[in-house]
Parts: sequence; C-alpha cells; structure tokens
Amino acid sequence: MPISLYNSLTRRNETFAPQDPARVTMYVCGPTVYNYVHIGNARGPVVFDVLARLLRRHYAGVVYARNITDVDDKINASAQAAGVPIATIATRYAQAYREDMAGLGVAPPDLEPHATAHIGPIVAMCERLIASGHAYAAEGHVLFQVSSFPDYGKLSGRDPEELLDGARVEIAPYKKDPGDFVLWKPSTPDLPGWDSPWGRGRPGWHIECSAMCKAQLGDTIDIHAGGVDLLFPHHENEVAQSTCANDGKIFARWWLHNGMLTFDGRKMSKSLGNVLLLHELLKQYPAEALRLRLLSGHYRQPLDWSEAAISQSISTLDGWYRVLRELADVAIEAPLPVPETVEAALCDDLNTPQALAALSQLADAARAASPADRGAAKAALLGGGALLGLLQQDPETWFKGAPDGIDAVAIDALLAERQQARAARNFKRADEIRDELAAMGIAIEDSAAGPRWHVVK
RNA sequence: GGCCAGGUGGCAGAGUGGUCAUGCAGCGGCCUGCAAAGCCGUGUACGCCGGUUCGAUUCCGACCCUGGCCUCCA
Repeated sequence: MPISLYNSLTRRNETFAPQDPARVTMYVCGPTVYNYVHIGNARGPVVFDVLARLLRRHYAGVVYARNITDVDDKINASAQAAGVPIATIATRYAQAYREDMAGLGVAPPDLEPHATAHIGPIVAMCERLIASGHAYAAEGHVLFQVSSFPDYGKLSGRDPEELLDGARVEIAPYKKDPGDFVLWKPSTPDLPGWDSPWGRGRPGWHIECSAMCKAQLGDTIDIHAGGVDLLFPHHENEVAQSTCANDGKIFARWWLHNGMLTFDGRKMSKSLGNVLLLHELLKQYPAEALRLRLLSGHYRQPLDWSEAAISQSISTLDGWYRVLRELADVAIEAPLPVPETVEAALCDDLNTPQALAALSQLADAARAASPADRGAAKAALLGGGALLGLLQQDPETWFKGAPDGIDAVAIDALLAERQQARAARNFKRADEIRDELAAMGIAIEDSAAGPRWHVVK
C-alpha cells in the first residue's frame, strides 16, 4: 500500500518514494535542552513516531535522526542562572526529554546527534558557504547572504522582499542585508565557545540542523519534519544553507509539518506562559491517554488541549482495554498482523483519527467475536494498536496500575467478602463493600468470569 | 499590513457532489439482587450570503470569525 504524504514544499499530497528503499532517511528537529518540554513539544515526536513505525513496516531500512540542540543562548542563560556549566543543564534536560518521550511510548530515534558534537562539520559548512560566496564573515560573525540564494522563501511561501515588513528583525550593523542570518557568532569569555577561523565562537541555531543532517544522513534526505512554527525561518534557512553548501543538491525531498497544540485557544508556548509540562502531566494522567489525545486529531490541524479531552481519551482506552482484558487468556501468534483499515488510514497522510476509528471497529469486532475468531480478532486489535503505539501494555496494568497506595490484596479480599455476601443474598453488606471501594477510587464490574476492579482515573 | 491554515451534531474529531464517520457524553430498552460492563435502539451537524448543479457540508466567489508564521518557538 503506497504511503501518501503532504509535502509542505509542493503544498500537496504526494506518493512517498524514497531515494533508496534500503535506507530511508528522516530527520526531525529535536529539543533545545534548557528546560522540561511541554505537551505541545511532544506532538511532533509522537506523530512522527507513528510515521517511523509506518515506514519501518514498508521499508527494510529506515534511519531516523532526531537531534539534541545542546548549545544555545537559552541554555547559556539557564546555566549561568544555576551557576553550572552548560553541559550540566543540557545533559539533565536531554535525559528528562528521553524519559518524557519514553513515557509517551515514543520509540528512541536511531540517531540522536548533539550539536556540540558537530562543531567540526558546522565550521566546515560555514567555510564552504563563504568560499562559494553564499556567506561572509563580519566582526566575528558568519552570516548567510540571503540574496545569494534565489529560491529563498520557496519552502515557506514568502517573498524575501516582503519579509521585513514584520519588523521583528534585528538589523545589526555588520549585516550586509537585514534578512541575512547568523551561522556563527562570537562568544565572550564567560560563554561557551569553540575556536574557529573567525575567532572563538558558537554556532547559530539553523546551521546546526543542516550540519547534523549532512553528517548523519547525507546531502539529500528523504523526510525532514518539525512543527509548523519552524517552517520560517528555521527550515527555510536550513534549505538555503544546505542547498548552497551541497552544490545545489536538493536538501530534503519531503517536508512535513505538524500543527500547533493550543491551550485556552492559543498556541501553547513558553513565551505565552500557557504551558503544561509533560513530566507533570505524566504524573497526573495515564501516559497512554496523553498519547491517544495527541493522535486523535490530524497532525496538520491545530489540536486543543483540555482536561475534558483527556477524560475522553481515558474512557476510550478503558473500553479497548476492557476488550483485551476479556480476551486475556486467548492466545495469539507472534508477528502481529497489521489490519488493512488502520494501515490504509495511516498511509493517507498519517490520518490518525481515521486509524483510531478503525481501531474502534476492531475493538467492537473483538468484543463480539465468536470463540473461534477470538484469536484473530485480538491479534488484529493489538496489531493495529502497535502501529499507533497504543494498547501494548497488560490490561491489568492499565486498570490496576497508577496511583500509589493501591493495595491489591486488600481489594481482592474485600471483593471476595462481597461475593460471599452476594451468595448469601446479603446485598446490604455487598453494597456497603462496593461503596467502600468506590470511596477508595476503585470501581467494580461483575463480569461473566467473576468480579473485576479497576482504578477510577 | 503580508503569507498560510481552519470554522462539522452536547463535546472531541474524520470525511464526502446524492443511503454510514468514529469516539465520549445523553436518552429509552434488555440484562443485572441493584449497579457497573455489555447488547439493542435513539439525535433536522456541517459559520453567513450568493453562484454552478437535477442535487453542495463537499466546487466557485464575497463576507464574518478563529488560529499560525513574518527571523525565540514543536
């Protein structure tokens, strides 16, 4: 089944065809590690995790790189405020990021290049751009000369002539043209820096991704992805740098951009202050419900975050895991099948809402399956879930895991007592026990296989 | 101001030129000691105004509204 993906570069859906099916290359802009990430920062990694799962199913070799930006002014500020080296800050939050992503069921990328480990390639790229007349050095800076790249603005659909109307550009005196952007900038002694032909300095943000892409994946990559807020200037600048530094070779063949997560009707962002930190949310809600919520809208659309929406996601997962719980004793065979309905939805520009609708159908089918069909139905539900990174935990963990202070032995004892009371038709006592459990946040369901309980989330 | 998305039933959220999204919630019934779960049934949805069409939520145009980007951002 061919994969169709919307390409920001051409502004339409195109059937995906990698340069080399044995080595499909994908790069996603990763975090700048100066603080914990918020849930909005997780949307891209989650949807592109689904893309990676889909690609791995279609192609023998997929190389997925997601960088860590570990040198940046914000990291410097954070390190100075804490009185520690930048590596301390970067290491701490990079590790927190990995843990947050793992919590959401995001598989680690194949490569996780760090900017500070690519200073050599960054300097080399700057030198190459200067040598070819696309960049110039001035007062310890190296700047990219936008006017040297006729296609500048093509990716983001902007006219370079009109770009300055927004007037948010810092017009530094050393720039030949206000639109020129920094590739390398000088560092003062109190800031991290590396020796370079232009003195001690540090890389600009955009060049890092270009250099890491080239070093890790090659001059032309198949897919470059990130948030739509990076389209301009970050990705536009990457295109300019990489194309000019690689003899005009196309940089990324597909550009994918995820829409923003909104909260209170506005983009969730640190500068607006309306953020919910992922590592806090992971303490409050089941991680899988957060993941489901992030996948319940199409990735290019805005998605609003709310308490009510998470509750819905929890209810949905309750229903699906209830089916799997009923089928807990049904054996399934090793390689999980991938249901065609789920795959078809994902192949259509990663239509995860459609895929989730298909998953609901599979859950219904599994619930209603005859004994002879149960194995296949369960395998299909799990297989569809696997492609989305959902439904992979033990149902008992879903229902009973979670908060501290849950004493399963005591709960089971109360349930046993309730069963005795019911058998003796002492319904008053039976209902008392149910109320007691409810007060503890435990709900009871009397199934054909006996009573079951779960933590009310 | 420029560029780009989008406005779908109580909520979330797909999609389509003409019987169906899907989920959550609600309502009625069955089941149950009673619940829960499950099952069955149930709702005049497509911002506004024109146009094209036998037929438009879907195509075209205008308008209103919302959001994103315009060199910090996933």
